[in-house]
Amino acid sequence: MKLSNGVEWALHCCVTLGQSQNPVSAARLAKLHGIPPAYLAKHLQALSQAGILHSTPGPVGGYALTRPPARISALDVVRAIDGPEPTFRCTEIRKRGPLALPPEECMNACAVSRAMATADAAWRAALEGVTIADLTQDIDADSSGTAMSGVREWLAGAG
Amino acid sequence: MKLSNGVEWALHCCVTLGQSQNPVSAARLAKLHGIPPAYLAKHLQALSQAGILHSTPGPVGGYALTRPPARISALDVVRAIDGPEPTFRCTEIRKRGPLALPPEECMNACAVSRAMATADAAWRAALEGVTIADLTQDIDADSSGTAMSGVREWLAGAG
DNA sequence: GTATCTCGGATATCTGACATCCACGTTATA
DNA sequence: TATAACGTGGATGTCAGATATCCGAGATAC
Ligand code: SF4
Ligand code: SF4
Repeated sequence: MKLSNGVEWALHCCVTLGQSQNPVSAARLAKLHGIPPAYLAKHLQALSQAGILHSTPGPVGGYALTRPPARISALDVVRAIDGPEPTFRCTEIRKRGPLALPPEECMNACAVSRAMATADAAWRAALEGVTIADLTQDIDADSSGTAMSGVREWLAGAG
Repeated sequence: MKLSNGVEWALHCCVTLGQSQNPVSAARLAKLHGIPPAYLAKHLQALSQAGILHSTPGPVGGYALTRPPARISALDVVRAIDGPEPTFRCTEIRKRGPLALPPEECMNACAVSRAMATADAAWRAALEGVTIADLTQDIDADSSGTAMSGVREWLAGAG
């Protein structure tokens, strides 16, 4: 029951990309965050396939957001990195053992699955209500308005 | 981001134990559900240490609930089996890289951690609102009132 | 046209979950 | 008291998935 730590990197990369008008390469994003470049590339590919990022090859290529940050929710990023599978997957043990139910009584999800699905929906709803723009604003406020300007400055410089 | 499947077994065992006045041994619980006995014993021990089950050694021993089913929430079981750790754990990458923040700005949790913690709280709240008694009632209703009577009959018999 | 920079998928390693077993202490029964 | 049944805790093996890395295909600037 642990979330892939790649989610944290992906969220930070989305916030960073929201501050840049030009594409940023995976290598520079990795250097900015101090994380292994080869592994970050893997996650950026997942974001690209999910339609959150747009990749441009070539010497001045890199990644850029496809939508404004206010249109990207944290749930989009989590789903792209961690996969769309629900946290709880029923093993159907009600069909096993001496009291196995007949298949005609297993058509719909059982009570346990329903309860877990409800909790999962609540989790996703909370994540869907937070956008990259919200995170950007909060991070900037936490740093008294210096974080994002620092990022923009670093992106403009050589790195 | 996947929940241990032992949670499913533990929930079913709690529902089953709610139907019995006498302790039930781990071997019989495993046979009833058709799952590996040696592994189920491990999870039952976790439930026992969490204070959800009370174990009685000896020839007629076994496990029994310490509280009425209405007083045991699904969250209690999940926490006992899967651990109390939150789903998201910050790697503190804001302290790494060329734009590392000074430690005095990292005293409180960042925006990303707060958003994840909020979603996690929503998930736990949904799970806390469901009790073993609720699950028992729903499962019985799904089977048109035959499931729990079948369980009681099987527990009374030889197995 | 070519050199270079980038993404993309394929590959290797490593952790933690899954599953099992056994020796031990405890308890009810004969 | 002797015995059988049961939970407890640790040690062990196995395996899927996360972690981490590499090199080739393709596009762009010069
Ligand atoms: S009760 Fe639900 S979770 Fe349990 S085995 Fe049946 S379908 Fe799966
Ligand atoms: S912004 Fe939050 S999640 Fe990201 S590195 Fe900082 S403390 Fe961790």
